[in-house]
Parts: sequence; C-alpha cells; structure tokens
Amino acid sequence: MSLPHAILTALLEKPSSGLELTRRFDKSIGFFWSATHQQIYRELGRLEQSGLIRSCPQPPSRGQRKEYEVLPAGRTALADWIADPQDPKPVREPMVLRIRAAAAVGGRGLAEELGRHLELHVRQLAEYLEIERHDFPAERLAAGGERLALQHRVLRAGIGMEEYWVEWLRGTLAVLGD
Amino acid sequence: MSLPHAILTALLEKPSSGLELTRRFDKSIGFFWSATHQQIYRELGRLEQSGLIRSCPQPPSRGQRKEYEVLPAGRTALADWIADPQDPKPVREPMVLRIRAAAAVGGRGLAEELGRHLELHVRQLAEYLEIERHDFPAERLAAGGERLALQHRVLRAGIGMEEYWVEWLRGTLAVLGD
DNA sequence: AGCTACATGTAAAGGGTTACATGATTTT
DNA sequence: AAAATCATGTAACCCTTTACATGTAGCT
Repeated sequence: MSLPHAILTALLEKPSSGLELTRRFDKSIGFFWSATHQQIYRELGRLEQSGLIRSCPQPPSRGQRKEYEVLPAGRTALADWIADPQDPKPVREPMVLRIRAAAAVGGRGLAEELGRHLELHVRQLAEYLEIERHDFPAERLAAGGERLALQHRVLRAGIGMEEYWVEWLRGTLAVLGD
Repeated sequence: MSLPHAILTALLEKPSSGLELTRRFDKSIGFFWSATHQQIYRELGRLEQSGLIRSCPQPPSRGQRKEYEVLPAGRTALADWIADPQDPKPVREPMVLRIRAAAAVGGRGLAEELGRHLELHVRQLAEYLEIERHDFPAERLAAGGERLALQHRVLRAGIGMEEYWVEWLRGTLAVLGD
C-alpha cells in the first residue's frame, strides 16, 4: 500500500499532472520508490474516487492535462500511514540468488555480470554524492531544521545502499577471480 | 523470473517435496528470496511441465508426498540464467518513503516505528553473525574452495544489508530525537 | 495537411498475497 | 472414532510490467 502514499507525498511537495508525477518518479522519488505512468494514472483515479485528492476544476477531455492537488483528508491519511506499524518486506535479491546458484552449478559467465552491476552501482553512488554535495552542504545542514535533515536522511539511504552493493560486489568478484 | 531458478538451486542442493522446499524458503533461502507454498507448488508444476524437473516415479494421489529432482535440462537452464544479463531491479523501500512523507507532513509517531524496525534488524544481524561464526570459521574458509567462498558471500550479503539498515535507522532516529 | 511531442488512458499477462479446500497420516 | 498434523492444491485479489491506443497542441 505504498504507491498511493508516495503519490500523496509527491503531490504535497507540488501539485502536478500524471505525466509530471511520472517524470518525478523517474528522478528523485524513483530512487527509493519506482512507478510507471500506468500505475500512477490508475492510482490517481482511485485517490480521487476516495476523496483524498482532487483534480482542478476545469473538466478536461481525453488528451488534456489534468492537475491534481491533495485534499485535507489526503494529508490526514498520509500522516496516519507514517506512524502505522508495517513490518519490513521480505527480501528478494536476484543477484544474491545467482551467487547461490553459482555455488551449486559453477559460476561461468558470472564475473562479467558482477562487473557490469558494479559499474552501475558505482555510477549511481557518484550521482547521489553529487546531489549531496549540491543540495546538502554542511553549513546548510547546520542551519536547516528537521525537514531538511529528513530529506538528507532519504538521500543518505540511497548512498548507504549503493556503498553496500559496491563493497559486496567487489568482494564477490575477488572470490571469483581467484 | 527468479523464483523458478531459486527452486532449481534448492532442488540441486537437495531433492525435496513442495513442503520441504517451503520450509527451506522460510529459513536460509528466504534470507534473500522469499516465497510462499502456493507460489512454490505453482512453480513446481510449471517446471515439471517444462521438463526441467521431474517428480519421482510413484504416482501419488492428492495428500501424498511428491519428491522432485532436477533434470539435466534444468541444470543447463540454471547455468544459462546465471550468466544472463539482468539489470538490477528498481528500488522500493517503504521506510524511506515514510521518511520523505514525514519531511512533508511531520513525523509524529514515526520514531516508534523506526525503533521497532531497528530492533528487528539488530536481531536479524545477530542471527546472521551467529550463522557465520558457526558455518564459516576462518580455518574452514582458508581450507575450502570457491563453492564455500561463494556460500559465504551469500551470507555476507545478508550481513551487509542488515548493518546498512541498523546504521541508517540509528542515524535517522538521531535526527527525529533532536 | 502531416509530423512530432505531450498527455491520458486500456488491455493482457504474470507474480505475489491471502484465504480456503481436501486428502493422508499420526496421535489420543 | 476424533483431533491434530502433514501435504498438496484452488481461487480470488491486488500490484507490477509491457504493449498498445487515443486524443491534443504546436510546428513546418
């Protein structure tokens, strides 16, 4: 049940049309919650039906831009969801699965894949660090309040995740390279 | 397309019935690829249909135990899958999403959730470290070959993941506790 | 008038989750 | 004989993914 709340958050940050939301999911929001435009349009319909958001008054026809904004009920629903107990989702890591399979049938061709993934994660890490340098310099963090600090924690989650993968992939490549 | 290959790997390690597989997915395999018994039975049927596994000769009736083993075609399919290029899946981290939502509408009640998750991850990390101490002592790792080293990398993935969460949750709690 | 980009949507297929159903075996 | 447990399976629902369809606006 995270997608509707991801959309509510995005709309609170800035009222948007479906396509604008899709673009933002491809960028910053997508760093920790991805979604396609089909998912987003469907969910926008449901959220409007439930009275959590509304589209601005003009009644647009099919190919027309439709801007949504969050209603008070939507803000309340989001605040409730934040504090709601939810267990961490069970893990599903295909790459780790491949290593276990390689332990069973041999790892021919796996090193290339590990190297390719390593490069992808190195690149993503560099992108995150660049954002951090640009948006969260030390003096701004010292001056800013909790809101800024939380936004920084979101970015830090991405940085830690990529560092984790980079280190793990390097270590695993070292084993295969023996 | 990971579940069938997870099952092939598990069956190569040891031929099993559906329920036995389910138990192993609840334990070691489930640390990085979870699956319910319904998924497993469905997939066993498909794998048998495709000629990648077979159930042992006795034709069992409904409530009867049915043991599966991997056929040569299944082993080949698994080896192919290991080297097949697959991009990392887009990330979906509900907890990070909640932090971003908290930055927008305030984090009331979130600290409890963060603390609860922290405890869960601390416990999981301790479990992994205990397995490492028991199954991968330094002298065994030095003597063992690539197979053992790869199995260790699988466990190391779990350890690194939990360490990452523990550190991130502690840092985020520190922000909220200000 | 045709082309391209923008914008919203529909359809179908597959995986995952939850709840339930049924047969066989063991225990009391 | 009844109950509990083991074991396999069905059904319905939701989410995600992929491919396709349709309408609008601006430009040449």
